[in-house]
This record gives sequence, structure tokens and C-alpha cells, in this order.
Amino acid sequence: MRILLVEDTEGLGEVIQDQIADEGHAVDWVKCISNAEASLSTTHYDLLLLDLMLPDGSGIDLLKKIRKAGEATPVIILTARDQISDRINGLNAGADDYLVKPFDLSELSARIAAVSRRYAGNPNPKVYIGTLEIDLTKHIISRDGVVVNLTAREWALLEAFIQRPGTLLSKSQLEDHLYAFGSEIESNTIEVYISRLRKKLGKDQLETVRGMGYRMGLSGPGST
Amino acid sequence: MRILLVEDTEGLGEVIQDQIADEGHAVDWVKCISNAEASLSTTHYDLLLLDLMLPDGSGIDLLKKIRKAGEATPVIILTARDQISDRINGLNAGADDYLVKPFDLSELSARIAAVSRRYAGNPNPKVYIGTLEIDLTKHIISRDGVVVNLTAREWALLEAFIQRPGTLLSKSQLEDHLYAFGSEIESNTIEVYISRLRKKLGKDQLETVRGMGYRMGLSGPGST
DNA sequence: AGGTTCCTGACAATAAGCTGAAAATATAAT
DNA sequence: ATTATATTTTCAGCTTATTGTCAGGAACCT
Repeated sequence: MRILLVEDTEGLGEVIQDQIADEGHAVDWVKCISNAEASLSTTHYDLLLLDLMLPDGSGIDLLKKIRKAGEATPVIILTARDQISDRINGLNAGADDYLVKPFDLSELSARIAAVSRRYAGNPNPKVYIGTLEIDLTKHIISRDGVVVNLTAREWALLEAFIQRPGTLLSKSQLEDHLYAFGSEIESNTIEVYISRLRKKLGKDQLETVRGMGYRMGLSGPGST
Repeated sequence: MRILLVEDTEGLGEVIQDQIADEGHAVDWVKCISNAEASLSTTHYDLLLLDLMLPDGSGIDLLKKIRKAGEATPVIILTARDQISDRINGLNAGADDYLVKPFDLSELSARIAAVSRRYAGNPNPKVYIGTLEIDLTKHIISRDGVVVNLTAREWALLEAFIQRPGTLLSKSQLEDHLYAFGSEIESNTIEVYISRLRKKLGKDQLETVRGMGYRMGLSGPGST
């Protein structure tokens, strides 16, 4: 998915960019409206992440312009807590969702996923990995038709693998996915959760790559 | 199908009108209550799309008037995110469905299709979840044939689940559904209402997914 | 062997959820 | 306007599942 990020705050922009890139999407990051318009005129984007307070004007005007042009590209607004009226205007102007700063990156991921699913006209997608069937909106996993209950953390871990099937994920990557920035983990938590997932989903679903990390989904040397 | 669109926002109105027309329905678009009443008095409509904030009054009053007159014409309310209390009133006043702005056009199409299907043969659309029978127009719920009375908030909560059967909804999603923008809730209100719904509808209707949210409507032909 | 790295059962601390009941609002009735 | 009634919100105590950590052992590599 190709995403345009319009955000003038340096630090935040970087973090978001990294996060999105990590999830395998292509990001273009611009810091003002005029650049955003330039990008939009040359490239098709599947999603727009739009800050409202920008150096050369309000994001709302950009949004209105886009909608007026008949573009249906989904838009998620990023806004500070004290800009409620702006937010409402933004929604009225045709945004699809909003996020109040500061937000968790996981929250951002979830919204992006939700918007893109809706946009793709596929509101109830399922993922199949081996004998597992995973319903992403219902958060239901069945193994050979039998429903398996996962705890929040277990699901979060599984999610990391679902998002990048067949990719080798290091323990620190997985930690980043599970835990908020800064809240460091001291013990072998990831190993423990890998173990718990294996117990619930079946031994063969998760492959250990010694010294490197873990991988799910494709057992053989990989085709896509 | 003949549809009356009551919406005073120029841009949005145009978009909706186009969309509906694209789908082969006849649309009349008016921008205030008085014009709406004029149209309703001369023409039969199969569906009413009703914005709540209108220049010459609240759409709710119009809706009440219609229902009082015994008209069963299905009504879908279009409402902004900061008018949720209005929305609850609207549902109490006899709306069939609502859409929170901004909405996907595909969402709109789906609702329209759903409403027209519901009304295709039977004048009184009902939803069945487990042993519950839910009358969408009258907001009456029967459990094993016994009528259950819900308060506005209880209904609003239930509604969130009805709209997305089987979907896992987080507490914050449910809060978003129940409460207006900015009016933050900082107690365990959702839990309390979940508890009340369970008491009224039966223990098994709502499933807790610890750490993630709640889910309704999976009592079906289950695998164990 | 000896040194890693990983697995997994057990456990205490914690966070999440449930629910009765009081306090605060809103709504209706007189 | 006052009173009565119903609903909504908050609070606090309780119950229980989840979490992070540890420790001993297994698997792996050179």
C-alpha cells in the first residue's frame, strides 16, 4: 500500500514513517501542503495521513480540495487533543478517521489496517496459514476448525507474523511490536510467548532460526 | 427506488446524490425541513436520508412528525460524530439506521441496499441473534418471546454489536459509538452497560475477550 | 566438552473485568 | 415550580485471567 504522510513535526514524522515502513507499506513524507499537493498530483496513494496544523495552511483545506476533486482516497487525520473543532471540521470535510496525538503506534496500525480493509471492499478478511484460519475483524482463530482462544499479548505477537508472512522477525523486532516505546523488557518474554503460541496453534507454525529470530508461514525456502 | 435526501451541506449532498443516482435510484435532494415536508406531501419515497442539523430545525422533529403520522418509510440518519446524543434521540424517534459522518460511499450503498431488502416484503424488519428477536424500527427486543425494555444507552450499545455481528469491538470503539467527541468518559461505564445488557438479554449473548474487547452473535452452529 | 541459545512449567504480582449500590442527571407528572 | 420517576455515571470491593519473570533442562554449534 502506498501512503502519503503529511506531518510537519520532525520527530513524530520519523516515527510514523518508520512504523509504516516496518509494516511493509511505501511511505512518502511531506511537511507542507504545497508539497503534498505536488505528490498527490503525480502519484496515486491508497491512504493519506494528514496533520491539520501545517506551516502553509490547514490540512482541512487540502482535504476539502481533494474531496471536491472527487478523490475517494481514504484520509486519516492526525490532530492534537485541543483542536476538537478542527477535528470535527475535518470529519465533516470528508476524513475517514482520526487519531488524537499522542497516539500509540499500534493504534495507528490498527486504523490503517481498518481503513485499508474497508477501502478494499473487503471488510471481513481472513488469513490462512497452514491449517489455521484467522479472522482479522472478529479476532477469531481456528485450527482445523476448532476455535483457539488467544490472550491479548498472544494475539499481538501472532499479528506481527501475520503482517509479514514468511519474514524472519528478530526478537527485538517482536518486542518493539508488543511493547510501547521505552517500556523495555528484561527477560525472555518473547520466548515464553512463542512457546505459548506454539502450544495453542501447533508446534509447526512457528519456525526458530537460531540466533536470528522466528518465522511463520512459509516452511520452505521462500517463494512469495 | 425513490429516495429523498435531506442534507444542507453542499459538497456532501452532491456526492451522495451522485452515488445514489449511479446505483440507479431516483433521488430528490432538499436542503431544509420545509422543503422536505413539501416533497413528502406530494411524493411517495421508499427511503429517507436525513441529516439532523438543518437550517430550519432538527431532523429529529421531522422524523417524529413522520412517524406520528403513521408513515413507515424507512429513514437513515446522517449525523456527525459530535452529535451522538442527537443520534440516540433519532433512533428513539424511529430511525431505521444511521451513518456517522464521514462515511464511505460503499457503506452508504450497503445500508441503502439493506434497508430496501428489509422492506422488500416485510414491513417490519427484524434481526435475529441467538434467541433474540430485535425489531429494528420499533427498537423492541424479545427474548424467547418475552419483550425486553432497553434504555437509550443500552440500545445504543447493543446497536454497535448489531451493526457488526461477530466483530470484536474494543472498549474504546464502543465508547466512540456511545459518546460524543471530546466528552471523555473516565470510568468503567462500558463494563457497567455490558453487565446490564447481559442481565437483560441473557448471559451468553455477549462474549468478553479479555484485554481486547467484546463480541456478540456467535452462538450459531458452532464447532466445539 | 563447553558455551551458547532456546524451550517450557511454575508462580506471584498485576491488570482487567464484574456487579451492587450510591450519587448525579435527566425526564415526566402533578 | 415541585415532586416523583427513570436513567446515567461513578465508585469500591471482589474475582479471576493474564503477564512477566525465573530456573532447570534440552537442543544446538564449534
